[in-house]
Amino acid sequence: MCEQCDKQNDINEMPKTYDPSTVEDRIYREWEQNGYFHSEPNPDKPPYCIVIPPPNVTAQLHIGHALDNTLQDILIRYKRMSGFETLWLPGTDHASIATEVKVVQKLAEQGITKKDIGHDKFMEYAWAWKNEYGGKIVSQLRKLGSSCDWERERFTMDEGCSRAVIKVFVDLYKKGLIYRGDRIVNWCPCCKTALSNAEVEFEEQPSNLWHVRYDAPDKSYSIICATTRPETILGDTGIAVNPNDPRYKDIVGKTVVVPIVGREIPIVADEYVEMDFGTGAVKITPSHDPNDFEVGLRCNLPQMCVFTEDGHINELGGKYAGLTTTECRKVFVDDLKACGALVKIEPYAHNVGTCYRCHTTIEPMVSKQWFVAIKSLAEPALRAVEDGRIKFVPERYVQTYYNWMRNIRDWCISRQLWWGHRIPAWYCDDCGETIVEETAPDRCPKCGGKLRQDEDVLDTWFSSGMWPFSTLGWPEKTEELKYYYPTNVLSTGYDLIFFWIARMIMFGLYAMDDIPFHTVYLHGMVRDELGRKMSKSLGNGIDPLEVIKEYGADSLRFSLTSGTSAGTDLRYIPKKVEAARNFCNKVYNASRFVMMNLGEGDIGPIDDSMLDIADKWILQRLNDVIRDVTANLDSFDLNLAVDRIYSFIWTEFCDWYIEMAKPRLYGEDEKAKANVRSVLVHVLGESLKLLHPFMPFITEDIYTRLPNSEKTIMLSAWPKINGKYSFAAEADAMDSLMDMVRQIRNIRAEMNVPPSRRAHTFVVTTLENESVCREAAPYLNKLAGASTVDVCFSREGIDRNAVSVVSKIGEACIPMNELIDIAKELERLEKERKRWEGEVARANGKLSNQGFMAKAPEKVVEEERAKLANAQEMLEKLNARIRDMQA
RNA sequence: GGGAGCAUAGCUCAGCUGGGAGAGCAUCUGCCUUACAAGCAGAGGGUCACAGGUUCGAGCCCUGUUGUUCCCACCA
Repeated sequence: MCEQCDKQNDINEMPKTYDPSTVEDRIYREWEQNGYFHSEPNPDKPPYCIVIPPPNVTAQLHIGHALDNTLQDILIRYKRMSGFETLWLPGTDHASIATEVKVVQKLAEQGITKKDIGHDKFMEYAWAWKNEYGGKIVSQLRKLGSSCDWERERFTMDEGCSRAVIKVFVDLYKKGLIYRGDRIVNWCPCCKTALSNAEVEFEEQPSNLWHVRYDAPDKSYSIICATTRPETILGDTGIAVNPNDPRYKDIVGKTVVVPIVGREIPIVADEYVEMDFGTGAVKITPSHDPNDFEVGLRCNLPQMCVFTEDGHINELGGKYAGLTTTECRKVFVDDLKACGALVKIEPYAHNVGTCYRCHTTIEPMVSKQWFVAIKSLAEPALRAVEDGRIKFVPERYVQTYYNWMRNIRDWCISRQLWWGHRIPAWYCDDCGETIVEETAPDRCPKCGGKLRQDEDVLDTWFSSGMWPFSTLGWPEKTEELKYYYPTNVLSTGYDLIFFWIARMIMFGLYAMDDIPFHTVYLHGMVRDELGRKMSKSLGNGIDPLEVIKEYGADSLRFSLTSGTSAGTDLRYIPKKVEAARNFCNKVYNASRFVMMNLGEGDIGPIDDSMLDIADKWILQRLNDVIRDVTANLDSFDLNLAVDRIYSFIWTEFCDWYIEMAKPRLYGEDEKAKANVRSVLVHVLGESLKLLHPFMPFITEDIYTRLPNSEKTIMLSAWPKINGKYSFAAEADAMDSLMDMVRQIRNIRAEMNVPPSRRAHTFVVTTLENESVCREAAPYLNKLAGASTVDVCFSREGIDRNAVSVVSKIGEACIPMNELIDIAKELERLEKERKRWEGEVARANGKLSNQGFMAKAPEKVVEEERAKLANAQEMLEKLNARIRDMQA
């Protein structure tokens, strides 16, 4: 151990397995303390900004947060390394209703109600809650490795954000885009507040259609209506039929009597009623059904609210007053039955709206609420996506967005809650004046009377809709706003398109006159191993912190990004985390190997004149992987990027290059040794950089220990393709050599030749490929069990019954007649021949197809010709070999 | 009632604008080869849901069918 820091510098002390728990917290602390996450407007660099979807202050980090923040951190780290002035702006959401529900619950446990303690005391409790839990989620985000600029952390109810909220409200009001009125709203009897349409979740529940007869006052006629909510009969103020319905022509305009209640109500005609559904007659309860509300307005039916705000029947319900709506339904149906008005009960599945926070059945009710007249905000927001200023990844989600935006209805923004932004409206009790201002007025400007502020708060999504600019300082004209706005990417789950994304686009365009972000990057929901949603009731939730504790944040991040594509749901599979952990270990051990072989002196730059075929191959492949990973990140194909760097490191670097480096590392040639060290360090370093956005901790841990590295990988430059290392021909030859190695291994395995048994190997080649084959000799030795390698130009003198494999650069012959079964070898060669015959036939088929020759691009035809030539050559060699053996 | 997605190896899933089917896990066979057994080497395993169509060429594009998931919607 180093005495200054707790790093382990002595290779021999490095344990054989990687233990993330010993490095992650330390590294994160160093990053944060050194200010690496901090960003300032910088005219010398292009900006790159992402605002975090602020987690609720009530939240515990769940696996969805882990996914969301991993994806953002990948983008942020990539861009930071690519030379952008990168800001990831963090914060939390006060989550008005969600938090209030929790605080109320907690108080209830102590036997306290909101009413008992009153508004101000309740707010104290709520702030205490916020301070306790708001800090928790933020520290959990750190565990993930999120490189947020914590110096800029914000909260939706902090002073600046609140100012933005109030300003937008007042501004919209003065432009007539916010109004107050009696409308039918979704009422949650449990939370005792109105909700917006977006906050109602529908679930199909088995229920009944109750067919109820309404008689004429003199019983001369009657009409039957079906209802799914018989208790609302108490509030019926009319019966509607279709104006064109001949069945009811004669009684439109007449009245019927509401059973039990005894009230006389009119029969009206309205186009809303479908003639062929049910009986073609609908009971109208304007106060408790959105459609009935509209019908009531059109037909001048009075409103009659019969429910209390906590889901009971009110005094207008007569003898039913005081019952809950559910109790009332039962009793009322019994009474209907008793008096003979109940004609029929028919089982019926029907969609019931429930509160998205407490899942209580929503009661539509008329009440006085604040609304945003949404159309004029929605139109520009629609256009911004239609004309491509804002892009969705994956693109198909624009359909969802369009559909919602085009059918959008006025947004109910007032909530009968205490925790949130208080509505900046004051009422004068003397003259009835309403004043909407940013700062509280002292007295009524009209009559000088006393004012009282509206008691309601705003929908929590009203404030989160301003997040991209309220956090950057708006309404002040800050440098930050000028520099970072519009932000670049907004990443979140597809479930937030309506709640949040749509609102941010509308408010951004309204307040800033510009889009809030260029790209919406959407991900899916994380499900459990069986594909079920994670939920408390199922108990199938995964605690990311537990996973991090056991496997490390890097493993969790990798498992969430690999093999999943944007916008689609993914399953959390424990085995995948294990695989990711194994990869960490692989990376760690590859690095341990490199460091064990650094030798005494300094590691110098690569001497290009000394590169051998393996070096050139890996440097070419490094260029390839840099090109691919960069392109994948640019197109948001993070899964492709991470899988690409994974296979480069594991397969190409570890399985092949490191093995090929060994002969030189363990050899006598000091110059060659020094150079292969330089290549190893270079390729490893660049690989770590490519991997860093995905696995920040292990890459930092290793990178900073490499010779000549910078102080941190997270501020190092993103790898660039090096034009010097363009070695197509050598890479080709290397592939051929690798093919030869694989074939020899295959034979040895099939014939059960023990690895310890080395074999004399002849490589029969051409003058043209001679030097490549000579270079290949040590590799055949190391990788293919060769004892000695002779390069020659003919098979003369080699045992006729030698096993042989053919590859592009030559034919490897291994005399092991005493080991092998000749018949078996012939069988194997036959199999090979068949394969190549098939290939020749396939290529020939294409090339003799006139359509193909005429229409396929020249490049494809060329490739096909090359394949054919190669296949023919292989076939020839194989045929010769088989003839030889049979002779 | 509208809209969208998915159907590829035993399992979980990749597969960019159409050009010889991939990964991880699992299975089988050898290996403790001085970075790694959380490893190495090798192997087996797929009518790319079904039926048509377009094309020189289709897992990919078009039409339809079946199964499945999700979103939206006021049918009492």
